[in-house]
Amino acid sequence: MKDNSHISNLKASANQPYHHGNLRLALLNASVDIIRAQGVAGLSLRKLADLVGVSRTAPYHHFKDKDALLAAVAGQGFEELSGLLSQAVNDDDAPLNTKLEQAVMGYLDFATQHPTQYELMFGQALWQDTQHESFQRTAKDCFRQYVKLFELFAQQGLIKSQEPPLRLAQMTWASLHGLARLASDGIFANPADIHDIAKTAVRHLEIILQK
Amino acid sequence: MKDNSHISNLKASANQPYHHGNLRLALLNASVDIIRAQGVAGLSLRKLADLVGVSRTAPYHHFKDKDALLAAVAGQGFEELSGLLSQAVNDDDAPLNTKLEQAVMGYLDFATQHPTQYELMFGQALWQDTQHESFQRTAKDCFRQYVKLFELFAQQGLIKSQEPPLRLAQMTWASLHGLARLASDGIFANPADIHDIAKTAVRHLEIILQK
DNA sequence: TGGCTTATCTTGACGGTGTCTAAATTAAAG
DNA sequence: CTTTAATTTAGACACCGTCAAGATAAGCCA
Repeated sequence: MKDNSHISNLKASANQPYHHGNLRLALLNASVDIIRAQGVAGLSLRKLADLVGVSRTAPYHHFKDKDALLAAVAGQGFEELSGLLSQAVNDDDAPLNTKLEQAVMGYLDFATQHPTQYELMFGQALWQDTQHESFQRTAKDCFRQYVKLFELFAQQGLIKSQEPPLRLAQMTWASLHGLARLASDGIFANPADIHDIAKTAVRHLEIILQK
Repeated sequence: MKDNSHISNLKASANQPYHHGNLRLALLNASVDIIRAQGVAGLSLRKLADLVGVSRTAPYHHFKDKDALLAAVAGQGFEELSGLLSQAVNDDDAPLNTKLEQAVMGYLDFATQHPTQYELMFGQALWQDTQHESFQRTAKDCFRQYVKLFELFAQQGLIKSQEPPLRLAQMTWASLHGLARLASDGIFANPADIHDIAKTAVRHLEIILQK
């Protein structure tokens, strides 16, 4: 995600064709860039349209609402996060313990590298509103990647705890999410502390699994 | 918090004195009510001023910014939460285990009963900005109430773990916060599940302490 | 090819927002 | 009673999201 070239490029020439070509994607990409750089508050549809080189109301033919655009940005985030998780889970050479640690650390990295997008992804605005059903689906697909890990543990008989794998996944994801938020919201400011807390949390989790 | 009488009362008579009396407090109370009922997005300074029966720009003599007002609302939340926690911690008749459980459940209750305020209290907007130093202080005082619990455990020799009490408090608070957010943001929707997850999390914590 | 339909984009406008400046009003202090 | 400081007000500015009508281009069927 270091490539923000589409921001500056699209504004370049004044005589663009009437039809943009792939306006929806261009809007989405630019929105992701803006939100990561300046937060949700820094995104206005008018500035966005201007940046992409299109009129103020053009975006409304691709996104019903500002909220719909935000949901798309959040969805992009969940897809990226899903990729990170499945990469860790499907790393066939690694033992389960390191799969878990890789998933946890990858998750935390994403949250701390893109804090404003992470806040959007889990904010009330998109979860209370029943409008954004498709976004909620991709979010749940992301969570399923995480659950898969615990099912693998169970299959290999590595869980002695009575709790069903789903419950364990829910519990530990809540912990992970809490740490991610405290870190990305700037409440736990020290990165070394965060790393340390995560490591001991994983260690404690392994104790719980055996108990 | 069932008493929102100040909302409707203050608008009543048209011929109010030029000086309001305690405008700052009235603005704060009304803001808390609005945010709890409609979320941060539902609060506009103009509607707020109208509601309290005062001109559009009057609030600016009591709060530098809209952000400053939001910080005050968040601060009020932390004070209320502090009260809940210290009430649980200082319940002298209760054994430590039930103190912990009371604190955890009180915390979750607050988050689920006032989700929009909870979101404000922990949002990036107020934590990234160095402006709101006093708000961050009251937040940290709140956290200290929670740390106190683990220090009590340590004093009574009930912690066999190597981890220092502060670290344990940080870890478990992260977990608690994560669960609270998933619940209050509407991601974990089922209240029975949440209650259950919290209980098993506390049980697991007690295992960790002994280990 | 020509004409119809549909998708896409634009211009103009409306009501709402945060907040700045300058003036007015009142309470408090000397 | 006079001066001063604290409050409150009115007016204005630049933004914002989004609605309604119209202009433009592309796709499709004849």
